[in-house]
Amino acid sequence: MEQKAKTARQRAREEITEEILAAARARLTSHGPGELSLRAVARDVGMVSSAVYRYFSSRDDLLTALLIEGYDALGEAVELADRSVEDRTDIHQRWLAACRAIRTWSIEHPGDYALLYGSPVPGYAAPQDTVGPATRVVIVLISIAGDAHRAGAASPLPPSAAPAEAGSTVAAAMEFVEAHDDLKGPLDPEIAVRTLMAWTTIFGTVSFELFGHLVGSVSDYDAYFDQVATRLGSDLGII
Amino acid sequence: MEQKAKTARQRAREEITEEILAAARARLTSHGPGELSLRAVARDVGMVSSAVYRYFSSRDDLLTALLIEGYDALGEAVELADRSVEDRTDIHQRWLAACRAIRTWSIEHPGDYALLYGSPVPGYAAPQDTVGPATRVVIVLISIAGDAHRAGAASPLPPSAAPAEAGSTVAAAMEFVEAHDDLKGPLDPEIAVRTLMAWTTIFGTVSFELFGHLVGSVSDYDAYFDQVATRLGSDLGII
DNA sequence: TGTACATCAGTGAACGCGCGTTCACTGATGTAC
DNA sequence: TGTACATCAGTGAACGCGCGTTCACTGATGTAC
Repeated sequence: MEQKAKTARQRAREEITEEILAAARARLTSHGPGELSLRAVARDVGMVSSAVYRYFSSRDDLLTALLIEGYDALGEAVELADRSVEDRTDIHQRWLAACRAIRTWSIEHPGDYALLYGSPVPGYAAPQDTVGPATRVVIVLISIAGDAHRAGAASPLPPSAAPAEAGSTVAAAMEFVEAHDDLKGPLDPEIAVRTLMAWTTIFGTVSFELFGHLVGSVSDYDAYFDQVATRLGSDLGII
Repeated sequence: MEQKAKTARQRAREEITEEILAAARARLTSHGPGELSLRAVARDVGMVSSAVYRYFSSRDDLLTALLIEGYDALGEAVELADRSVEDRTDIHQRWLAACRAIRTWSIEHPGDYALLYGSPVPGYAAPQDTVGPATRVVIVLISIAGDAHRAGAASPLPPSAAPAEAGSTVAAAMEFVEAHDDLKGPLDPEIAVRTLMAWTTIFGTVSFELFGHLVGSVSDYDAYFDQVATRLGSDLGII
């Protein structure tokens, strides 16, 4: 049941939906998620606030769309950065490119970043639709680590004082990997823990940088981030 | 110029200031920083909103007081956890105790945590008074690492593929350590980078747990956190 | 190709709400003599 | 110890603001015959 030609109305609807989302994202970048209101977005787009309800049934609907767009944009940037490394066996470059892409996108979109990875918006619970896009970034990291280890990289060893077996705590992650077609699982439990840790550290570093917690500690953010990324790859045993 | 006896007014003022802060913190815990308003706090405390202005000259003043109280409470919890390990040479226990204290306090005070480490409150910039209390946690981590290395722990080596010399990127942190009397510096640059990384990872892990990013990846949060903390200590070369 | 009706986008006014802050006031507490 | 005045805490009304959402409406676009 495909439609042959779009009517003017349909085309206009799509364009204006995009315009609203673009205005919302611009506002996100310039003012942050706390000041993102449906009325402000309507004003920016040049329509009356009630007109937005023709396109999004509520403010939460608009938020959900932004969340999905944001996760997708970040995910795509990171996937692209990984894919741009021509020599697929050059794990070092792939890892560094992916890590840097996370930080670069985040710094360029601080408002989106705060929406995605900052404190949850009060009174709003992200629906299920957002989890797919949200996993794109970590999937890139997992697949780089997986490629490295399939190519013969040594698995990291748990520290001698390790408290429990790693497998059970990250069971959910390992099941996810096995269920995911693109990732040719299974995942070694220690690699799973280390990849989650690396993922967490990267976003922790970006959050600390953007939210001002590194002021007075770090003198050169670019170089510091590269050092962090390199050490994470090294701890993972892949570079 | 010490006052001999407090007048009833003075005593009342101190008590009511405490009551207001307590109400604000309770609201922070039950509703989060986004819904913390001066009027709501006044309501909780049983006074009219304008009366709060006798105690705090603006909403931002109240926020600042909460920020300082929060950093101090967290810092004290972590210091206490470290100090409670009787055998000061048992670096493993001290490290684990400090890391766990960060997570425990944060989980018990999710609203305070979001205020301290979540996205910045729109339109509010934390004043200089907050930076002292804010450093208490990382000072504990640095001093544990320092004690370990002074006792002979091997310094971590930078990965062979390390991009730049660590020293210059974390120069600010190293100056801070040298200027701080309790920390018997100087700090090895590689240890400085690794300690900052560990600090970042701990808070990154707590943020991801509290903000829901580990759903679907981690099955046992307590055990996972301990695994992370152990690996961080191991990467630092101290356990 | 032309007409009659249905669908849809956008308007403008209104709703009730909570917010931070100001201000003139009342009544209690503190201080100087 | 008692009185007169100054200081301070808390009240209640008001300000202007922006918010999300609803609703009856106008006028343009689309569809069926």
